[in-house]
Amino acid sequence: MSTIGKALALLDSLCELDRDIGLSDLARLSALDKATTRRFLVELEKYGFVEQDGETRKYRLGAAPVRLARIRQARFPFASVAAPFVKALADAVGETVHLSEFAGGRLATIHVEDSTQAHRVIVDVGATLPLHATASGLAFLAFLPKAEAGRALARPLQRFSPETVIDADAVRTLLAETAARGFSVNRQGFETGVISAAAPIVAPNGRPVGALAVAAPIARADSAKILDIGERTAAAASAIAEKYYGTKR
Amino acid sequence: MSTIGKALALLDSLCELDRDIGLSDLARLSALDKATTRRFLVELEKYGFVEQDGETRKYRLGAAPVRLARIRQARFPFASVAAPFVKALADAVGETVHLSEFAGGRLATIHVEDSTQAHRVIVDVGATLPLHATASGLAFLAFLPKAEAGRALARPLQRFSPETVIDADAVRTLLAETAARGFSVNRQGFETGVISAAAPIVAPNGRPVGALAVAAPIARADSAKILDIGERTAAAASAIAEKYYGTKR
DNA sequence: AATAGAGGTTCAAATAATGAACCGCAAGCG
DNA sequence: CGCTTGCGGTTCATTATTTGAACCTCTATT
Repeated sequence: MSTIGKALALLDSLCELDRDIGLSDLARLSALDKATTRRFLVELEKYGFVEQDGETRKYRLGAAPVRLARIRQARFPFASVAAPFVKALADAVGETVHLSEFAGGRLATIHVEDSTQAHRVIVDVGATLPLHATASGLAFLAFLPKAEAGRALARPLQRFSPETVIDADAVRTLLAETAARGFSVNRQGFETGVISAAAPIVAPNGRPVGALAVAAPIARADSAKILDIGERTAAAASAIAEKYYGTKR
Repeated sequence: MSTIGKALALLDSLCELDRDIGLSDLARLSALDKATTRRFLVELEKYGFVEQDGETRKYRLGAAPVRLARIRQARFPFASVAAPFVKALADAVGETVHLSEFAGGRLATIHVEDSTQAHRVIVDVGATLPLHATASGLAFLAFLPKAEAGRALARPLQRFSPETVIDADAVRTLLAETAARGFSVNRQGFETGVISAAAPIVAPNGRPVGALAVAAPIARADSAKILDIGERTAAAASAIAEKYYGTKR
């Protein structure tokens, strides 16, 4: 593995924490030598990707990504173009809606509109969505070329709840249904008690770039309800693609 | 220079462009071998920091920083905490106001509130502000320990306009004035026709972490006006620090 | 006073980065 | 058309960087 890959993997480890971390702990966590970890951190800090607390000497994610993100979003305002649609969908269905984008081999949440109801599903911005175990992931995979989707199902699939579908062929069946229907449904496969429906955001070249999903407490969404939500989600997803890519396509 | 540093520098080069760029061009621009450039790009792409256009084969900044930025901002909501103060200041003075943060050895704009007037100064989000030639940079330097400020003035200072102060000692005089007054003023030093006033955002440990600045067309801001703006900017900057760091300090 | 573990550093050994030369392809041109 | 130019991308012997066990120093705990 290249040095760059190792350094970026280290940065990823750092992101998964929601608190600062010491050198030794981080070295253990990322399975790198302490000296190597330190060299990487120093280098990453020079560029602002990592920040060291002056007092505790612990490390955390730096501010540089904020700058890069602004530059990226000035050119590709995916989240800001989508935001009003996400909000409208959240208002319409009364449940938590989240938008994810595929980048760096992972589908990650980039925008969340919380349900206004007291009993609601909480989704963290920045969280990674497993492709086989979330409605967003299924929606994304279902619209990817078969070969590429297969690659995501090649490794053993991780279980997240008792209901997680971890058999690759069973997932393929779900993908076929999703492709036919235009949206995916995931019943408690990621978190017990949560049901989701999601639809992909598809670029003009036919590739999905992300997904729009609604997550509801299972008590509030029977089969008919979730199908209705799915339809609305699919409509909102294509509205986002239309707006973002211009009316063409 | 380490491989990581080279790769991140390459990423920086990529950021400075506002359009996609081909492999050969980018290699020339970043003074790396073509093969090396490609290896770096492939590695960066794996992690989503770089994106290659499937049709043109050109490269651009990827979406991964957006995810990292969200994670960072969930923990340190500097921009979102500051936003209302920036807006209030913009409304009060009727000019463009921008907020910058220091990270990775550069002061970069992270939020802008445009003036509502037709004739206004445009500031790009994500842009890097030279420390010696902008009001923001002077405000930042003035509140940094002398030794560190000195380091920023050690190299030859770049000229951006006929009025740019490029003599280190002259800059030091400006810094002393700024420290005494609590805000900096920059008269056309960065862009001809633009006058700015800025104040640092200072952390509880005494270190400046960024700056708040107002930029106005010089025709609209005489000496008295700019001093008034400076006072308001300094007040807003300390209000931001107070809010962001809690009432302590 | 002794111990454990933290952050950080060193230098010979091991490994990964490097870049000149190469390929195949497409566009521009006489 | 055939030739040239420059593109994106690849190869592999050479070279320079990365690596990590052992080390140091400092602080907190016992």
